[in-house]
Amino acid sequence: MKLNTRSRYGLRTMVVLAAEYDKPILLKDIAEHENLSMKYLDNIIRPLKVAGLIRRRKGGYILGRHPSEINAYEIVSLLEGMDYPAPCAENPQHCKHSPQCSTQHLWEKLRNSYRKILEETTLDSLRKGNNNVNKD
Amino acid sequence: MKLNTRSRYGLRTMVVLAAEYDKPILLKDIAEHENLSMKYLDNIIRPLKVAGLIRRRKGGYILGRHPSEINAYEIVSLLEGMDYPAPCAENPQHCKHSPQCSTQHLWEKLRNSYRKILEETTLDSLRKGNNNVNKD
DNA sequence: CATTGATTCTACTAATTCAATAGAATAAAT
DNA sequence: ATTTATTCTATTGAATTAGTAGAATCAATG
Repeated sequence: MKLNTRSRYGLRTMVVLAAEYDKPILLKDIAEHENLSMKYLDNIIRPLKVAGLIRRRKGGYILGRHPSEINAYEIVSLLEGMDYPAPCAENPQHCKHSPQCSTQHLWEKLRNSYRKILEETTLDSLRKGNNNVNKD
Repeated sequence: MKLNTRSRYGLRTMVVLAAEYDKPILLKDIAEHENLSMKYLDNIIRPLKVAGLIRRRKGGYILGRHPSEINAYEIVSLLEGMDYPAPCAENPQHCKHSPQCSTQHLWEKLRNSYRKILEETTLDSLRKGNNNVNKD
């Protein structure tokens, strides 16, 4: 059930932007803050930009919406390859075993809870739960 | 959040064994039933055997315990490489970013719910939820 | 406007993980 | 004793993920 590093960095990046909502932040500064190369950060944030979750302003970036209006699921689902436990949970037709195999219901349950938790988590709540976002 | 195919086949295999508890079933038959090679099945079930979840009898295999006493988490955790959303959720020391980064709590929540759902799911409940395990 | 520094884009490459098989050795049942 | 299924150690092949290269573009500032 591991999430890929893109999701993890992507989420953290969004929290950085949420920390100072409306103040444009340079990618360069985020890269430095998160210890990753500009190149890598670039390809992490591109989907976020295309989806409008972030946008450019004054040479830097700001969130596309208020931190309380952006949830973790939006971010993770853009960055994660497959966000279903099994191919047949995404597309039931895919299941070669049977019209409704014994485990399919379980995959749906896992998927729903995963999605619900991420949806309930806003950037705002992440930021507040954090005890050192303002360290610098 | 995709589970690997080993987990998925492993779980299905266990359901097959649960379907006729106490009646030894040949690996060969399971392999055929699930459409996988003996070789591959072999390396899927080995950890299950080592852990005592299944055992040999009369040339075939039976469950090590009653189907109501074996849950999906036991199986999946043996077959899945990493069952935490992020390395730092498994080992907080691993986190280079900060003693307690903003997302760590979220990983824990995901992990707990994932684990809880799997633990609550017994082979028995999987078998009952299934509407065609007795098709052959 | 020219220069500078940051960002964007299209490709690639490297690394890791995952899926599946090979083949010889062993065991179990007739 | 032979046959058939299983076990083991080790590989190979495939796919996915992580991360980089380098040229093109943009946007601010002097």
